Amino acid sequence: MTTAGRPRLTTKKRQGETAREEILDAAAELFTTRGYTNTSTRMIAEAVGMRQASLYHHFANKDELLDSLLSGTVDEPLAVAQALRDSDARPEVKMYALALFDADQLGRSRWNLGALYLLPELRDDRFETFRGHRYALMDLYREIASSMLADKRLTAMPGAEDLPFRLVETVVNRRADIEAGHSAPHGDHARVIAESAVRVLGWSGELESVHARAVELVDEHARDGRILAR
Amino acid sequence: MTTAGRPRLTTKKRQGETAREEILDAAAELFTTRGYTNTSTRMIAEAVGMRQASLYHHFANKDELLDSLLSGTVDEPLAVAQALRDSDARPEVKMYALALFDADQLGRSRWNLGALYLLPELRDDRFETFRGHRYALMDLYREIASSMLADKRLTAMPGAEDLPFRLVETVVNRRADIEAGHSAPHGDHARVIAESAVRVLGWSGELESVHARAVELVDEHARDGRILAR
DNA sequence: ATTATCTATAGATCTATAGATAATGC
DNA sequence: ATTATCTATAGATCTATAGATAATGC
Repeated sequence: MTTAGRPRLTTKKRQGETAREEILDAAAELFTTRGYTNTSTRMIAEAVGMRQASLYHHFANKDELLDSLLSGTVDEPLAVAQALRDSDARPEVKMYALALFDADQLGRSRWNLGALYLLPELRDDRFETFRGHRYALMDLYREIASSMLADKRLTAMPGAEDLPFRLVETVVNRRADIEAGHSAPHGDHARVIAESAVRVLGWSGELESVHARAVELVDEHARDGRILAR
Repeated sequence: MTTAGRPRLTTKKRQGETAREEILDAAAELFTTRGYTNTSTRMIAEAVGMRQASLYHHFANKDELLDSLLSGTVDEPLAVAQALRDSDARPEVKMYALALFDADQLGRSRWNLGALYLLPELRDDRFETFRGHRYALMDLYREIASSMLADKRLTAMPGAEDLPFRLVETVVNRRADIEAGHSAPHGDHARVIAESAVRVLGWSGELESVHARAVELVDEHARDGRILAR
């Protein structure tokens, strides 16, 4: 059983249900291994098993490819962050849960797309969609961090509200160095990050029960988030 | 008073004592604002006020430009880290001092070159020099972190030795977001990072005296380092 | 009729080299 | 003689569009 349209010359080379997904998968691999500007549309097409011009049936241009990929990495954590903010959990549990979910996701995704977050090219208006979503996520991290710091028993330096988000994004750097063979992987890195995220805000209480409660919350909201995203 | 060689058509546009420095300064600006592959040698030459082909009198190719710039960002912290390791200060002071110096430098350098550390292009052998230096710095962070953790009163999670280096590199991300207008600058961010670097390793003692002692050490060794670098 | 592919190509780059030229330095 | 620039260009790209073709769907 085939589908409409002229058949490809090559047999399928990529995972993905639709042509769009095959293309995104190939582009993600090439962008993360060779760089964005350094990857030509011809290389992407070749990795998919189609002709260069055929890509343009699915994407208006190369930028749209990158914008789709990057937006895809932020949408799920963003949904989870909103759900967590609106939940009635304790602030340190929310913070821990968000960091845990996000760090885990950044560490396990098929390609390390986070390594492209700092590309100067992204400043361009064409990537407005992605930037907007990432900044929304950043603001939610800040909001949850601030709600923790409202508890005056926590003594964090002014400026510390920024750190949890930054700490989570270090998963990307670490992963890049692991892939380059210069850091060792470690079973539960997301947990290290989540613990640090609350510690840098001055939390000095125990972490066992925070962890347990956060895992419950994440399971719950990640499910909702995933339903939203599909 | 002029120098040897045919004169340029344009008058000087760039800061720098030598043509080499002028070129590096222009390249740094363009690489950090437009991206590496997306910046042509023609644009660099234009920003310097010379013809495209003239660049090749000073650099063998475009990669050498990037390698020089990136190596330049690591050499000084590397010298400081070695001096600190070999000093007889207490481990938490060494860690704090290194993070303080490095974070400060990353935050104040003329261009945010650290934003290019994750470029996939850097995996190539051509950038071996830079990669080697950055990994040497990373290993020194780990070594100093481990010497702190040798004190059994500190209770950090396994895997935490990696965090100080990662935390310091977040200065780069933060600075990129500030330049994009989406984070507010903050007077003493390097200090926030240094404090966090020892906190994530489980240090729960006071920080005033650690800070004071670290500042002394940095002043001392940064001076030596700078002499080495020039 | 609609869809997804194909072939062909215009037009715009871009890097690096060859060789000429205009200064200073000896 | 040496140095730092210049002009000119070869050869290799690269993105996006125009228009043809080969399927399915109705």
